[in-house]
Amino acid sequence: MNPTRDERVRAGSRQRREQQKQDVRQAILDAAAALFAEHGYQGFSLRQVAEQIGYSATTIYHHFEGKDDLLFTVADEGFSRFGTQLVAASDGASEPLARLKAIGRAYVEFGLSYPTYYELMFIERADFMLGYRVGERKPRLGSLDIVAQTIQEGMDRGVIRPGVAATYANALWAAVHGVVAMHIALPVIDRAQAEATADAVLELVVTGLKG
Amino acid sequence: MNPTRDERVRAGSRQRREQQKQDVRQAILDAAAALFAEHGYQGFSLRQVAEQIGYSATTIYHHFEGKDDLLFTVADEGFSRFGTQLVAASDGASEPLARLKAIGRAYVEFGLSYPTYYELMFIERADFMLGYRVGERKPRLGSLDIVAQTIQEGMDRGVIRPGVAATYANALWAAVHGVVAMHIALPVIDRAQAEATADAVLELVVTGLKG
DNA sequence: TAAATACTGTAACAGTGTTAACTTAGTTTA
DNA sequence: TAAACTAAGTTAACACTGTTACAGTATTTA
Repeated sequence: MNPTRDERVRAGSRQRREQQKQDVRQAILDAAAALFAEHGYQGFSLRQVAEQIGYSATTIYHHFEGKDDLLFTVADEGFSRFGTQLVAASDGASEPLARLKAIGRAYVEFGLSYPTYYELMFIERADFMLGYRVGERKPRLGSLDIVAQTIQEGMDRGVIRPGVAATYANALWAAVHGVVAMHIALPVIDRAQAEATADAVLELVVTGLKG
Repeated sequence: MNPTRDERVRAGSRQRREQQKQDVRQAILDAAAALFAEHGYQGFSLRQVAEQIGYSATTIYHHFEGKDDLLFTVADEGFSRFGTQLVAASDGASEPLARLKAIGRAYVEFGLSYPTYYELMFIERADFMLGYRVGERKPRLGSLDIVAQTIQEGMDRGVIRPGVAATYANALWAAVHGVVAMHIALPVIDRAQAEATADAVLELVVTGLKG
């Protein structure tokens, strides 16, 4: 049975309304990302977001469960970009040690380029890495598994000293995270200095991995 | 001229009042440190401190300039303990590479033992490292200079590869900071795992420093 | 004794996240 | 077509936060 004219009108109307809702949701997200980048985690508030887009604060609660949900959605966008950049860097190098260095550099590059995203994703709300709802446990960091895999591969090939691949992966992660975290927390450590530190720590760790 | 009886009484009274004032100040500090350790940076509030010691919130402002001043004073106590532990570890080893490892271990040990202090001093309010008043610049981390000095010493002796000592020092700092920061931000990474990661990253960096 | 000083409390302001209750518009159903 | 329902928005309010202005009270000083 073909749809009647009434049905078509109603379908179109419903679709239009749904679109409007998505538009508002997207406006909230855009404003949130912009304001977050401007004011950082501490200075971010829902009322500012509402004001920015010309709605009352409570409207946000019709599109998100609350502040955490909104922030998590913003962070998820960051995790997506993050993963893309890391995978691209990984694909650019085939030899294990070179690949580890490339991933490490991409990691730091992301942190220095999007410091507020990094602050949200890995410092203030590192719990978001494990997902929003407490039981979720859907890992948002599959990109970091590449590190452990690459290290294991290097061990199998004999170019990386024997050991626990996961522990070495955590060590590498901690090293690059430390560089970015210090740069974000201490304005004294500017980008050039952070990059020099990153190069040094990557060189040292990778050299150490050789044995 | 000997003090009259009146003068002696007044002097005693003044001293007693001064003592009482210091007592209140100390009570504020103790309560602040305890509540901070319990609730962390985000959940810490002046009104809780006031309630804890049975004073109104405004009283705190007669003993400290505000929340920042109070937090900084708490942090300063942390910096003091931190410096003591690091110096002790440094004195326990004479050979440069062994000393670097000992300092690194002591650094992580401090972070894992006093996570809320660490959170305040190096994560949430890393600006306190440079002092409270903006122009101050009195470095609160002379203990970290030991690292650069030790590395320079190792280079002079030829047991550490040539390079910029300060950059290598920052790299080592970033590595241990990263371990502690991840442990504090991610409850998933428990103490044992953090210690294993710290051992690994120190081993790798120190091996890398050999050349 | 009178004036000055120091410490404390109450009340208030501006801001936060969040919830309840209400309006208004559009959709669905009887 | 009329009634019921749903969705998105509003305003008002609650319980917090850091901070400041002002008043009171006790003690010290002149």
